[in-house]
Amino acid sequence: MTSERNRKLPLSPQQALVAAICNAIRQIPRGRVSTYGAIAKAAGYPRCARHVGRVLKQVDGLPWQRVSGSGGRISLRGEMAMEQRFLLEAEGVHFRGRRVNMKAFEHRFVRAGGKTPGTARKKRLPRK
DNA sequence: CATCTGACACTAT
DNA sequence: TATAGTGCCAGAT
Repeated sequence: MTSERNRKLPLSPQQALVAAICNAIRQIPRGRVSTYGAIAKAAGYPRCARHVGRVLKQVDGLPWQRVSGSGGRISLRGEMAMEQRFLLEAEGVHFRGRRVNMKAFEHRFVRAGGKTPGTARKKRLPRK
C-alpha cells in the first residue's frame, strides 16, 4: 500500500460511512443474507439503512444481492427483484414466498471483542 | 438555498 | 398479514 497516501487520510465523515457500510457488506459470506438495518447498525450507523441502499448502487463490487429489506423482504422493484432472487437461490438461499427464509440465512455480524454471545445485548432506543 | 425523492425501518391500525 | 404514517440522511433538481 502506498504509505504516502496513508499519511493523513482526509476521509470525510460521509466517506467513512460509505467505507464502513462497504466493509460490513463484504463481511457477508456466500449463501448468507443480511438486511439494510443490520448492515447499517454493524457499520456503526443505526437508522441509516437508506444509505446502505445508496452505497450498494453507487459502489460497485459489492454483493448487493445478499442485501435485502427487513424480514427478508425484497425492496427492489421490477426485474431487479427477480435478479436478486435468482442470484440468491443460486447461492443456496431459500425463499419463502416473497421473502427470504431469514430464519436460516440471516447473517450475524460479529463485533470485535464480542465474547459471551448472549451477554452482548443490543440496546433498543425507546421512542415515545 | 429550498424541496423532493429514495435499493429502508419501525410502530400503529 | 397487509397497509399507512413517521423518522432519518444524503443526493438530485
